Amino acid sequence: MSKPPLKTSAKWKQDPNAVKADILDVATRVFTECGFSGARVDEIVRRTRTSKRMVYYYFGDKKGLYLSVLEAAYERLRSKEGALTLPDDDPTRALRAWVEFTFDYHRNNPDYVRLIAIENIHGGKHLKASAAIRDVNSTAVNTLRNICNTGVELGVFRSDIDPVELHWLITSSCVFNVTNRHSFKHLHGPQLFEEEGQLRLKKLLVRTIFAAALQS
Amino acid sequence: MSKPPLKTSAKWKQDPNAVKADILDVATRVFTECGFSGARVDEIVRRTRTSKRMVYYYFGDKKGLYLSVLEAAYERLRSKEGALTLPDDDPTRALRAWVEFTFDYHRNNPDYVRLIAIENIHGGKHLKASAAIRDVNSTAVNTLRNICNTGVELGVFRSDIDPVELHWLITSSCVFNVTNRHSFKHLHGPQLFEEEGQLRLKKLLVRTIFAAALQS
Amino acid sequence: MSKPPLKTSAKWKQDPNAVKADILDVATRVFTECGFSGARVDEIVRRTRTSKRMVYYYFGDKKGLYLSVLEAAYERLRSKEGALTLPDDDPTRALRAWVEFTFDYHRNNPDYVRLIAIENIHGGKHLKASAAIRDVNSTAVNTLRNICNTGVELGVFRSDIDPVELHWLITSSCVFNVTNRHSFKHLHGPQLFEEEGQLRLKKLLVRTIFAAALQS
Amino acid sequence: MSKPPLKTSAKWKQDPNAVKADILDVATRVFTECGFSGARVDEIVRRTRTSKRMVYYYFGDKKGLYLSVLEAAYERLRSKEGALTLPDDDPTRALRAWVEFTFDYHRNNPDYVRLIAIENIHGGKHLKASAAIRDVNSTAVNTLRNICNTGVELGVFRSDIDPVELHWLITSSCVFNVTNRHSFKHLHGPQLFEEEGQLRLKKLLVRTIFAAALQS
DNA sequence: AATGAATGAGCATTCATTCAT
DNA sequence: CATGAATGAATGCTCATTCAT
Repeated sequence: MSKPPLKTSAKWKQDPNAVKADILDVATRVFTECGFSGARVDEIVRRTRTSKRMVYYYFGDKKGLYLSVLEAAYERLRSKEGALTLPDDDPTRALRAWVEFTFDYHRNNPDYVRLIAIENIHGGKHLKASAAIRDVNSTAVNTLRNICNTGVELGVFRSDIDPVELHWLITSSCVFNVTNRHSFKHLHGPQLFEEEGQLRLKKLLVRTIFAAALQS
Repeated sequence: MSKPPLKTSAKWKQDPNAVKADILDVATRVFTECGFSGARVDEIVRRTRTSKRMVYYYFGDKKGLYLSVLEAAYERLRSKEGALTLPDDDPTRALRAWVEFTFDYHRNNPDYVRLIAIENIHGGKHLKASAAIRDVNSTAVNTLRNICNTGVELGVFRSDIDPVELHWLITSSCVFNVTNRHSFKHLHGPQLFEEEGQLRLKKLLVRTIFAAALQS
Repeated sequence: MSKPPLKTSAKWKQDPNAVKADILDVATRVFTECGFSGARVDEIVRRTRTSKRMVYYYFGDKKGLYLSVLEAAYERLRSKEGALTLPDDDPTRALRAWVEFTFDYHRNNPDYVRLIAIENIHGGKHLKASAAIRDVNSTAVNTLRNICNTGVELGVFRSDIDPVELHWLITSSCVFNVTNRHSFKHLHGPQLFEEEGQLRLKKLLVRTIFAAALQS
Repeated sequence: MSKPPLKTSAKWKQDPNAVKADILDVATRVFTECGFSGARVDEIVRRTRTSKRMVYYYFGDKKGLYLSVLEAAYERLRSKEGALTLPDDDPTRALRAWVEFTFDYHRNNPDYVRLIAIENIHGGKHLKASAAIRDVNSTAVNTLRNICNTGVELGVFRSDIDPVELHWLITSSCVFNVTNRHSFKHLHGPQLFEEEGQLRLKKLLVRTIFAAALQS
């Protein structure tokens, strides 16, 4: 019930950034576990090394905290996407790499996916409220657009392919693979979500996207 | 000591089924709009022609109500799936019909999709608690299995196709198309979710699934 | 959760007295287990072979039911006391018999004792409300008065003995022996409330009352 | 969107102990007046200088509050018993003093007695749940044991006297004198519970206990 | 920057009781 | 006599938030 005393001076050196990061980290977990309304500010604070006052000091209110959590998650993806280097001259290899990266990123960052799911349940209202997220132009679609352009130019991709639609197709499976894991497992067994199953699904997805994008 | 007599409304002519259906109907909307924790029993009751007491009379508690909502949604899908007749001898046409049905059903019944999304956010714990849902064997996978068997026999489908994986592939796009509508629109514009865009996506999905399942 | 169908015609033959007795019997147990406010009408009905409507039909309301339970308990004691025959000419033997009867009756009818305890917690307001109980003149004190008169006349009892005070002395131990059983056991062990311990306490009480009443 | 600022009363100068004591004090009265289930948290709060929220802040829930009330009552008795000094070398005087103290303490602290009565109606379950009360070793029985030992040694007490049984005998009258006041008055008149009557009962009890414990 | 104490509004739930058939 | 359906007024409890120090 009781927390260990705050060895503030020692551990945190009153470092605002560390405090904020701690709160954000915990809040991300709690929000993804319980949803926005289900998450309790007290619970978040309890798992934190800080006090409730700090949450309100740094993030204003619950909504603000949630928004920051959301923005941080977007930012992490954007940074990862930016760090990815794809071959300029081989659209087929580039597409495969992109699909695999997307699949893996979603799989390895379920928090991100669940946050977006929570956002969508609430009609995306926080999303709209976030200036930071509004200005994120989609690296994903831009990347796909480049790949498609080159692919069509080289004659290896279908000419009617649309990067946004392709993004929709790729992302849907990668997102569903995380969000609906529980219900899918419940109805059709856990095999597909174990290591081997996931590799097969990734392969299936690559093959499918190829079939959709490449000239037959 | 004495209390004022109870107001007799006689609105319902003592029709329990109508009362239950009314509650269930409203609750479905409220839960899908707000999530489980976000939904307020008071709000549900307010939109109902009944009193709060009746909610507890018929459904026990908020969780029980939510469970009934979930079960009813599953049941509606199952009934629609059961009513669908597909050609036995033409797996290609059957597959197209099935994909289109699945796409349309999800699109036209966003409540169902959102309920499953909410369920997944809460780890599917209500799902597991429901005896009714536990016993639902998947019509979808059975249907796909039949189609695949015939398709492979006739030599028009790839022989390595797995019905559960195919179901994963189909469903993921149909579900994502509803659940992530808000965030997708926010980042890539609304066009794909207007009538014309949706038709194109459906076509794209059919074409993609064909590419994945059929012999090339 | 569900009750077996009411085989009314068969089992109860729609016998009002049997229905009332059934309700009273169950209500006695529930009230003594939970107190007045703690007892739930629904719980009483559930344990009954009848419906809720019948409770209100026969007893008016919860208070009325409780009152009837209380009156029935008093009546049972009165009837037992009336059936007791004591020697007219041997006040010492009569007193011993009376103390032992009182001790045993309380011990064997904890429901009665607990109902009085509950009544006292609520300030005895139901007691005052009951015409039936108001008119019960105390058999106990009358009996003791007779015994004392004879005892004093015969010179075996102290002349300053008062029957009401003697009643207070006897009853206090007999009542406490039931009402405070739980807390006493909790602090001093269960031995005194097992068969042998109870016999020793009864003996102790008789000896003590004798010491108080008899000439030394 | 914005909420009105909180009204700052500053009534308590942030003194948690005063707040807790206030709540405990009022709760003791309400519980003894109405029993556990009959007591309303709202009613307790109403008589308090605090808000309902603070009751839950400090005591967790209604049961926790009740437990604290119970523990505080036990503690008060224990402290009074501890403060009592009895002659070491005169067991007769010591016994008289002890009986009179016990009689008076119960009479002057009906809340304590009623709380124990309420506890017993509920089967002593809170009692068992309280670590604090579990560890209270009975001062009463220890005191009586010392008195008895000396008395037997000096040859003024019966050698077969048992301190726990003696405690049972003494306490039963002292407790009954408070708990069953209402029902006793209702049947046998109020005289015994007025000042003079109480003094006579106390005398009677002392005389009776002497008769039970002393050599005849 | 940091913390325990305090708050008001609201939330899920329960209860004795009565109606309609 | 009998029963399931219905009701209004509470009742215990929780939540995000702010104050005092």
